[in-house]
Amino acid sequence: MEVQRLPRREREKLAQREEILAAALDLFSEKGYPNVSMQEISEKAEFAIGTLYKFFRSKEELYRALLREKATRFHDALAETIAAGSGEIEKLRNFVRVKGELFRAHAAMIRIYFSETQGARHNFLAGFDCEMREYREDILRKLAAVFRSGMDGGRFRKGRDPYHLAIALEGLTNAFLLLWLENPGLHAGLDDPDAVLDILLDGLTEPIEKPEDSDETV
Amino acid sequence: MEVQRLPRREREKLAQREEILAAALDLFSEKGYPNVSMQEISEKAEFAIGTLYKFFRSKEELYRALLREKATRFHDALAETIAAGSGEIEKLRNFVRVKGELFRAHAAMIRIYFSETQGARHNFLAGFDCEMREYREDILRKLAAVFRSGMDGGRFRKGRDPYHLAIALEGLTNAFLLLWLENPGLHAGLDDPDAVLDILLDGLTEPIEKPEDSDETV
Amino acid sequence: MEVQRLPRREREKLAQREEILAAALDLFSEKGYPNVSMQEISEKAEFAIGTLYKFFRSKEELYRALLREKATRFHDALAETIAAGSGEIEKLRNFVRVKGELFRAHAAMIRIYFSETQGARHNFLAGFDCEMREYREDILRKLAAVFRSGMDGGRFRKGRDPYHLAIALEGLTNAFLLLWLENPGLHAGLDDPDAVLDILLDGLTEPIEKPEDSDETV
Amino acid sequence: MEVQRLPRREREKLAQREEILAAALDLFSEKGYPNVSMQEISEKAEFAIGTLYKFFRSKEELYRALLREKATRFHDALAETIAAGSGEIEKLRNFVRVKGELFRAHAAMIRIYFSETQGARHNFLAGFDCEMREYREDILRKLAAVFRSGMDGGRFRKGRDPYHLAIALEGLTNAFLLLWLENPGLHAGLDDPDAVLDILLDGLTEPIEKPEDSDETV
DNA sequence: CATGAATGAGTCTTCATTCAT
DNA sequence: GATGAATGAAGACTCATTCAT
Repeated sequence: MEVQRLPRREREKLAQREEILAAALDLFSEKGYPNVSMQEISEKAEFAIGTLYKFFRSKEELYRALLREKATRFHDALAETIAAGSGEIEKLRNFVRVKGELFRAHAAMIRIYFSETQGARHNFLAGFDCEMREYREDILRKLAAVFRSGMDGGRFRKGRDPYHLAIALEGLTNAFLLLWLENPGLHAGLDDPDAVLDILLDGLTEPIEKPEDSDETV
Repeated sequence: MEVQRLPRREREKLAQREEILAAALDLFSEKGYPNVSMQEISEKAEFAIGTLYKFFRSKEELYRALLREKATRFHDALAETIAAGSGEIEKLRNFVRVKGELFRAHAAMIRIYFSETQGARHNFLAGFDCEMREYREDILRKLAAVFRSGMDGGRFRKGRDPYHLAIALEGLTNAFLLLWLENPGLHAGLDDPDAVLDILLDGLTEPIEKPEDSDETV
Repeated sequence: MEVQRLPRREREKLAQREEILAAALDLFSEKGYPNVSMQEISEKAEFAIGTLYKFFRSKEELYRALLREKATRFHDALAETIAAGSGEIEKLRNFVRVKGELFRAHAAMIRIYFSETQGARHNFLAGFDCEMREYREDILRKLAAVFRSGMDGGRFRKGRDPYHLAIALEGLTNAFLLLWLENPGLHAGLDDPDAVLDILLDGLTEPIEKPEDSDETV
Repeated sequence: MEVQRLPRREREKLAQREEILAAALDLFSEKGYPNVSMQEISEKAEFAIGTLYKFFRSKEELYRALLREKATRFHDALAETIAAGSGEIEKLRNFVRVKGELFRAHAAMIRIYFSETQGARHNFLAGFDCEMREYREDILRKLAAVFRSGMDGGRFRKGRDPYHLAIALEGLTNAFLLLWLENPGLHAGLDDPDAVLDILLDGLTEPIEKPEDSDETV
């Protein structure tokens, strides 16, 4: 009995923490960090303000925790995806598909993520910011390795810097997914992962296989 | 005399307005909108707070004005660039080059622009946001037209949706330029406009002309 | 068994109460009443917060209890000391010595005592304050009685109000002891109880006996 | 005209500052620093909260300013008094009288002063505290010098450490004045400055001159 | 009975905005 | 017309106290 009791407490704690984070995510995503008050979060999460401070030392820490946890999860999912696929093309296709799924499933979070990483350095993420940038660069390195491996194996045309190709893929997918984020529902065609990737692969692979692909695009 | 006096007044007014906007741009870009007080802006611009309110009804409107004017200027510059070039390739090359120059020359503004347009819808840009989105889509449409024209003329391989290619180019350039924004100085290779564009053109144009290009890229 | 059990319980209760008070004393003395939280006290005393409230209805009452008990103890010790000595001089010498010992042994408490009784009436001691003042006046009256008896017996010179002399002795001893409280260790000469008292006795007793006394002073 | 205008502004500023300090003094003295809110001060002073912060960066700084200014004024007044008198006895009599007048005229301030200097070190006066202690020691040194001079000139009996006598006088006067502070009106006899001093002088000066003095006492 | 998680009133402080000069 | 002093609403955070377990 005593053995179970502690875990239950722990489990409840964790559940509460998650509820607070969920409420905060919604609000931050919708209104932006500075426009959300602890009051609001406490009301949405249905906890007293003091309770919020039991879990997070400050509003900022709450925000950081939100970002950090999600970022870690995203990064791990993407890294695993890249590692799992067999063959460069499959790795890349899986990457684009999973990244799209993550965007869709966590639109609120992605919105925050972008407002923190794109452009505005301020956002007070000094230092912690580094962590997220590190994640990003890790993914870029992993993608670059895939491109390089494809080139070394003769499956991708040579001539482009693999790291640049990784950046290109990153930008490409972001562009399409942000568009979808703005108008979910519309641009149905955009979220065909293969079509997005093929724009890049067109220049990397033999033109012979193109005709077949072109049927599925658009 | 009276005829001339008013125009001078007007000119002075406009100059003051510009000074205020310039001071605000620096501060917003460096510290982020919520972390900048009207007090600060007034001090940097060397005007009394009350004077700021003569020009802008609120802090928010000042911010909006800042964004609007720059966005308009950027959009016009890009639209003209696309229109001016002769031939699709040249149009695209010019576009990428000018966009890069704009980023470099207006890094402060671009930082704000991205934090407002990427992801976080909040940033209280309701409605006004539309204007910027309109600009963006206008550019996308113009780029799409270029791609379409290239396909129609047989200069670009068919098979991809021209609008998708426009989005791809947008994302590609943003990715490289944001990287440069984060580490100005580094990634010297990145800011070779042609190299960036070629990643996309690789898949669109005949492989025959590639070998020549590939020499210049990294 | 039941007969013994309750007393033991009682004894335990009392011991707990003392532990709480001891922890509170340390903290209040070190950081001041408003800067100590019930949380801290509960941690230092190793009891749950709720338990603290079993013994004391509020933080304030805990504080009052602390003061009251110590004040009672101090008052009783001093009153007994005055009563015990034989002869006015001995009574006064003993009083000064014991007061000094109490200061040294309960520096923490004395600090609180002074911050409550000197000057700042606020300290929310309305009404309760009276009790401490009563103690103080009781000592003053007892000291005054000693001075009066000395005068009546011709052992002290007449001409001063005995109650005023009591106040003077109170002030004198406080001044020296506070000084010691601020720099324990320093002012070693100060804590010679007889020297302190003699400053007052100089004017009360025959100059004939002075020469002998003056040898021991300083 | 312009010459006068700025001074008026300055004068108004200073007057406001004084009003704020006066309101704060009353409240702090009555309720104690932690029990007074900026809200209260702003209401009592009839200024908006924000205005208070124009003058003082924080509640603490407001408090410090209050203490510092008064303490400086008190110290200077006492130091001058000691310096001004001719002859040791006159210097001491003047000192006791002026100290009494200061107590009476600034009872509120004195209450705060004592709660900050007596016993409780906490009161967050770290470092600044030093300033007040320095003032106190300066007065003690000056008084000690008077006693020493009296001894050297043969006007005071030798045998006591002059510095100890200074401490004794300090304690003596504080004791009487604190008593008066508690019961203003009562103890009318107490505030006869000469009577207080004579308790000490009794032991220092020739008994011959006592009989005359003793008439005025009590 | 002891516990300590939960509560939320109340605190200090900031800053957009106004308006008398 | 320009100024900047004054305003006070609103926000982050603390902590004494309660009460379900």
